[in-house]
Amino acid sequence: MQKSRIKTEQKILDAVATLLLEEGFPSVGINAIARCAGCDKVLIYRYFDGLDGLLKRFAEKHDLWWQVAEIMPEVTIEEPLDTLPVFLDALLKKHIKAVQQRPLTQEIMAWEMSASNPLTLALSRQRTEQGVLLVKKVRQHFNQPNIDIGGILGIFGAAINYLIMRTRHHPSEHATEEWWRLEQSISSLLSCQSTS
Amino acid sequence: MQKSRIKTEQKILDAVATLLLEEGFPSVGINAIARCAGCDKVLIYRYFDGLDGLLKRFAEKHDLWWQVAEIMPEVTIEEPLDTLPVFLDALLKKHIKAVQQRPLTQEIMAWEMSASNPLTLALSRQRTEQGVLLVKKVRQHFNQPNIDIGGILGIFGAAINYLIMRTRHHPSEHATEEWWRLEQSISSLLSCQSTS
DNA sequence: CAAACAAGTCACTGGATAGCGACAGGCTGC
DNA sequence: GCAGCCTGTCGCTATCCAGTGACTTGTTTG
Repeated sequence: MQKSRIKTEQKILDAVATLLLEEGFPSVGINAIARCAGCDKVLIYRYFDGLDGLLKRFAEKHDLWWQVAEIMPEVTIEEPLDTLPVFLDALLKKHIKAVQQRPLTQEIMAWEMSASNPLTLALSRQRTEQGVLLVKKVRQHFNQPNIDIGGILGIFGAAINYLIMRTRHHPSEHATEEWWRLEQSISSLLSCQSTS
Repeated sequence: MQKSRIKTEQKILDAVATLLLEEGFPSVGINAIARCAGCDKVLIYRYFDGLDGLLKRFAEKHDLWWQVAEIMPEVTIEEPLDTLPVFLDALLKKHIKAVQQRPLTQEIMAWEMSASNPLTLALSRQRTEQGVLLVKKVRQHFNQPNIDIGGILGIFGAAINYLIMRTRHHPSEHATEEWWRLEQSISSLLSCQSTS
């Protein structure tokens, strides 16, 4: 029988992740978390001041969204720069991978569709912050003020997020084929954005 | 005190819509529906064979998705045909309006992100059916087999659905401005799809 | 009118939830 | 050693939920 607040807190935080991934956000409640963590629920109130506080702490411990460096291709002085469409295309493919690699984020995005809580707010904040940073970075390399880079990335990002979320619960047999088609369409739509 | 099965069934069906719109799908349960309809919940079991049957009947009574005719521009023999990008642009703007006019559909799409039930399945089916029909119709007017019309409409449709759903719970002050920006970006991205 | 059926009400079970108070164990400093 | 604090457990309340059976009221039909 351990008596360590730190370990117990960790078990509770881990339980939140486990429940989100295995049962989905509707199952994330005080009782289920305590049961999954193997401790008494009163500790959640004592250590985290309830579910909202727990979710806040949980959000701080996870990188729910990509950082710019994660999806931004290297830009060296020697190498010739890609064209803007090719560059954005690469960004979006990194975005797909980044979101696909974060099942927790997918679940929280789904939660976001039906409620607002410290977790969804944290994700929303991180996403817009990194989005703004990303656009700024891209603009440093491409001087094309007539193209709404933020708008373009926003649209494709939204489409990608939607499709990723929806395929979780409504899987298709042709999944890989459809992702390939998605990437093709993105490339095709982007391909003529250079000349503005 | 009325004793009319038809009226009671209608009150129950109306209660589902009311609850979906005012409380969101997490509140849609047997007890809440009965309370909202002002009748006993046992009638839901008797008349609809439970919640699933009720949702199925509910889905049949509502046009959850647009029909092709609703968003397809008129094509007359005399008028010169638009270019494909202009045509798709018009389609997508109709799509935005059609979804914005269906708050019920928005709520069910949000539900779709976290669960699967007769309502979400009905919506999903209608959407893909009409999508296939739409693409077929468009192809009747534009002979451009190199362009993946379904893929393009799918991407922008996904983005639109996502943004509509998200702005319900995370409203922005610059909403109208952002919708204008979205439509601009769509037009810009489409504008060069004619020459393939 | 009376029997039969449909419509609707009530009360209950069993299980889940959030939240709180009282208590027992171990650890630490005095 | 002892007092006090912290960790953790237990039990309780009150509420909500889905689902069922027994009951009453109303309508309709013979």
